[in-house]
Amino acid sequence: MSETETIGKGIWIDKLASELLEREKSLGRNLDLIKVESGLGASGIPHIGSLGDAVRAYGVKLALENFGYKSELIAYSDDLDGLRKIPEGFPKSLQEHIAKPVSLIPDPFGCHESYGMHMSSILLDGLDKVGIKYQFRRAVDTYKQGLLKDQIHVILQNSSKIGEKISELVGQEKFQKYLPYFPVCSNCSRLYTAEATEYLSDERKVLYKCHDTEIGSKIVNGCGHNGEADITQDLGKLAWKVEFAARWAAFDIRFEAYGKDIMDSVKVNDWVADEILKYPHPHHVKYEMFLDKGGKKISKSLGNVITAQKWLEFGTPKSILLLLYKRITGARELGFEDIPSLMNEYNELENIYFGRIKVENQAKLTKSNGLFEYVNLLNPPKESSTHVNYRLLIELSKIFKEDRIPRVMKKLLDYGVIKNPQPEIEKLIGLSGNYADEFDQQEKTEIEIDELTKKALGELTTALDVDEEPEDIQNTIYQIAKSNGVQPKDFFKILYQIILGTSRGPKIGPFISDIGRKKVSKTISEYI
RNA sequence: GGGUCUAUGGCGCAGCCAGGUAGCGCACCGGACUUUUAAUCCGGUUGUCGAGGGUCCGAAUCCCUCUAGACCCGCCA
Repeated sequence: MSETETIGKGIWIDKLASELLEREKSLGRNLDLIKVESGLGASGIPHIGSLGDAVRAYGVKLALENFGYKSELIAYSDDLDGLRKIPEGFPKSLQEHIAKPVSLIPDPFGCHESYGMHMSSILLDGLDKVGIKYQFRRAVDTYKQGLLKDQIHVILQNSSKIGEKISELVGQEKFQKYLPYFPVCSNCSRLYTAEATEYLSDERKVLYKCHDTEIGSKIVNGCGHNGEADITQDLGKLAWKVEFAARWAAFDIRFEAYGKDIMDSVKVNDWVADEILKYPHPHHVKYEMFLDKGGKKISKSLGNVITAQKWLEFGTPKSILLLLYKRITGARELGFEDIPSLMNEYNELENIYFGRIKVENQAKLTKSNGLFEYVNLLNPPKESSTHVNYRLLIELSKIFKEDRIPRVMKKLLDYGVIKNPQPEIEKLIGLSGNYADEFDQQEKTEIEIDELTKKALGELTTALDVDEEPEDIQNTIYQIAKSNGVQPKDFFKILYQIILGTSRGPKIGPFISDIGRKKVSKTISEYI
């Protein structure tokens, strides 16, 4: 007997947005424009988790708009971060740039102005492809333009208080000794090696010394330079433990999601925003990391990274949005093998939305429809599209490797799955074909064929080379097996192994004529 | 040391965040169709929802305790 009213479209995003609004109202803040933020890493290959941060923030923006407020998503690239590790597959020549801000490192592929922009662009391209709109901001511009200068000033003035609090909240001691500001050494362009020791409040300058430091397990050499950095314009950045807070205050951010890996940083930043900058921290939601199927964190160095671009070779943008919007809680093991079920799940949502599948439970119906609307970015289609089970498409794609699209299409028509060929379906066949080619490769097994079977296969090739009605092939195969004393069951199995590399498959007569009798005959003769 | 998540038929998972008949895929069994296999279609079996307690008319779902596993933080971002 749930008497609670449906909030918005009835899914977690609406609940989150309404909590946010409640909080803002009790804080009495201006609600003319509610900004939500997503931080984009610019040092590693952006995987689907990074995309998720922005996609979900965009969901909150949509919910706020649906509630009648104006909202905007800021995608902020952390491109002043230093390069710490060379990602898998990137040239070793990057070694000399370790510890430099990624926006000062040349793009090793030469297609963007810097390494950082190369990485950011991959993510932005992913966002564009799934239809997410955003305002792009970069750390490098933010600091150059001095947009954070007031917040930096206040933070540095309170650095000892902050240092103590960080130690208390998360047990990290270093900021009791050093300022939470990393200058970029004006001599060698390195970050982290330049340790900030003193803040000259009146001049707004930080004094630093560039010396050897440890990143990961490796020593990075400093150049020994003693310098000073002007916080209003020189390159340098706040440490993460305080940087979010400065940005939230400067950009007036009201919402930001975060992964559990930066939980501690968010805790500290919330305190800094509230107590030091006197800017009530934004509303948050925490999400779990995506793990690979072995339960390991998806890491670029292990090569198990799932990017939006790779996903889109096999699945539609909607399959990504469904993955990210269906829920936010829970640890999730993710792999490309999840694509087929997400593709089918979307079809199911659409069928429910258009009333083709009846759902009795009203709450579940509301939720399902809400999810469908969010997956369509609150702009759902007016009418249902033609659905084809994605797994069926994969099966058919496995069978037809040449002239795939027309042949699979013909089969779908034969099966009565679709009534007429459609460009939409062609696209789906393209995707499922990529999937089949990439993941469903049958390893070539050694097939043991005895003499009797070889003789039978020989007869079969002869039979296939003559013109014949396709309907007879099934029978011919059966007869050949029998007359040679081969068990039909085993004979069929051998044929499947030769033609498909599996021990089972579709009905073989029509199948052989689909592929082409001469072609099959040729394939078989290679095994005799 | 601190923190988070997960535990549901044989296997893989959804449902939990807004309590109201325990579901899906695979597997398995039966039937239909096909002169065999397979595919397809129809039907069916499979569960003390990790353990214990609490709230409630009612708990897989909310609260507390425990157990096991995974992950994150305690470099840096």
